[in-house]
Amino acid sequence: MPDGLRSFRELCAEHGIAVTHQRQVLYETMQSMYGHPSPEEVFDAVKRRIPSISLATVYKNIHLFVESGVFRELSIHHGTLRVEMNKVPHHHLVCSVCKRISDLADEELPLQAPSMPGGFLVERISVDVIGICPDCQRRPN
Amino acid sequence: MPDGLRSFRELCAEHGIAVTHQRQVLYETMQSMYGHPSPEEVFDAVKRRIPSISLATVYKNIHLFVESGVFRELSIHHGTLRVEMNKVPHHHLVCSVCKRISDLADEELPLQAPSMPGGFLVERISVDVIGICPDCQRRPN
DNA sequence: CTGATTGCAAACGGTTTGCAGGCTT
DNA sequence: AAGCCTGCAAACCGTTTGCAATCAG
Repeated sequence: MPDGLRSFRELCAEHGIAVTHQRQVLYETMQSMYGHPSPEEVFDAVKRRIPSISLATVYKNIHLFVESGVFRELSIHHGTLRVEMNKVPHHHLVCSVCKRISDLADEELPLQAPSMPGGFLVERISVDVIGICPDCQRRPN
Repeated sequence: MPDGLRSFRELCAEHGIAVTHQRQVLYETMQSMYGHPSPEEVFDAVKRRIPSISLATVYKNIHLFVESGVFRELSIHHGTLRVEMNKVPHHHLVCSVCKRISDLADEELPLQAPSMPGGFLVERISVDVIGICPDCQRRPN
């Protein structure tokens, strides 16, 4: 039995999900990609090994990986356009349950300007404190 | 001439955009809303003052406000689902031109755990360094 | 008066869902 | 054998676009 399969089996067992061929190839492909590719980019990459795979399967399995704890979702407030109307520099409190975003004064969370690697030109630094807001804690589930 | 109109005229003049009734009501409504409402929420609020306004107008004007510098866009990497595959704690470098996301080691940007206001239960802190990546600096436009 | 803006309806693009057949356990 | 998983196509939903009528400068 090849190494890759053995460890993928273990991973699936740990997270309580079934082992399928597309699942394994999807997992390996995602692990091998640089950065944080979009579902379409993942789909294109996986198609090179499984030409018949469908985009729906890619989505279903990415969600399964997130729900079962294999991966974690980035960018909680993805989905709709949000705009900054507050001119004063500040950070954000993002509720992972209701997705509401509120402001947090800058002084509450000091941060030092960093020197970036490889010539990345910094415009601004955005800090999101992700958690559960008082309302959602009170109204559980 | 009412106060609100005078200052909105000035704001539009500063940013080089025309003054329209829907524009002003939209601006005032957005300013008065708590947090960072979605376009749909803004639409519903504006409809109370201009029942005939269309959602397309809300979108067009929110974009105009962003382009002309009245407001600023939040959440650069909104649009498609992105997943975290890296188990090691780290931050993100987000290119505002090509939207690519890469990882930045934790130690490059030290951060202290804050005490949050009003019983917000913190799960994690997400830091995005937003700017322009070397590739996009090289390939201007 | 000229060009920008509005409201409508249709188009779009990313994502989700329902379903019949096939695979995992 | 039972149920989960796959691929397909259609549905969805937030957003954008084309257009004719109207408004601002």
